[in-house]
Amino acid sequence: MPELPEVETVCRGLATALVGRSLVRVVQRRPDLRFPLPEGFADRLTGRRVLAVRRRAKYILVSCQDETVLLAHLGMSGRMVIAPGAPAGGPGPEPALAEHPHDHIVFETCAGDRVTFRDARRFGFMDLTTTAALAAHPRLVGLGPEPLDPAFTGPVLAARLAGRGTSLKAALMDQGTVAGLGNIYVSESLFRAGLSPARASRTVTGRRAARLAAAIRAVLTEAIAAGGSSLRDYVQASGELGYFQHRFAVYGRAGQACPGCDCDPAVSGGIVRLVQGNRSTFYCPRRQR
DNA sequence: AACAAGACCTGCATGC
DNA sequence: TGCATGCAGGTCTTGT
Repeated sequence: MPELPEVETVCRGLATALVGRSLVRVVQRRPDLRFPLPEGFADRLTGRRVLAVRRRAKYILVSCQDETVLLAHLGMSGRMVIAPGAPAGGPGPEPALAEHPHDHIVFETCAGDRVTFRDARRFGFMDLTTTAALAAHPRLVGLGPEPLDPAFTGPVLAARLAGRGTSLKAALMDQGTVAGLGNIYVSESLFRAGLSPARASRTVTGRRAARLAAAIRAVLTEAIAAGGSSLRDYVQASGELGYFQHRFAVYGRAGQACPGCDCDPAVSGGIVRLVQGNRSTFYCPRRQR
């Protein structure tokens, strides 16, 4: 599920539920996610007030009182299910702690709201650090620039792609090149920029790099807007993010007509799926060079 | 060193 | 219906 736009959307939802509230209860239902959780995970968060929720790359950073910072990654299938507390007028029946077999961590706030980390595949992970140590955290060191930062420009991107023999697709999937892109938005950005995923990274310079940087920014901004519009749904009972409401131009559309081509997909072949590094890439060979 | 492929884990859609 | 296969939004590790 989560690339940068989804993580951004999740962060906004979490901020609404958590910021200014204390975590009155934290329940850890298994010792590990993808990696072991740190010693005393629940105890180190319990009783602390949440000061801020923000995003870096695909990481969720929850800053708490006493310099404690929770760093969370959703992996492939991780979700944060937000369940509002009992309405004023008396507590209802105590809701089940875990509604789902893959509810691994539950955070309960002083307002009675619950945030449940649910992750079937368990590729997600969490760690605790401190405000002072955050910038040097091994998972954050080496991340590339934030693509929505005004400092992310064509020349900055070109510098990161320079001299590399790997494919443009693989280079963009590398979080050290640009932070936050994943399999879907790399395909979408390359389509928007008219660049082939198979082109060598080092060949993207000058105007091509500027076009790609602009395409990345535009695709991510639109996706966040789409996610943002479904934020209310997300906060509601199902806990599902309105992710698939976003329409993709090429991702998952092999054999279908390219939205930019007039040609008949039955004749031209339409959008092509190719496999790079064991991951699917979707592109239009006529519009993307 | 850079790069590609494999591993991690579960669920779901598809086809026999 | 049951079972095997392949695929899925990420990242770390291994092997060339």
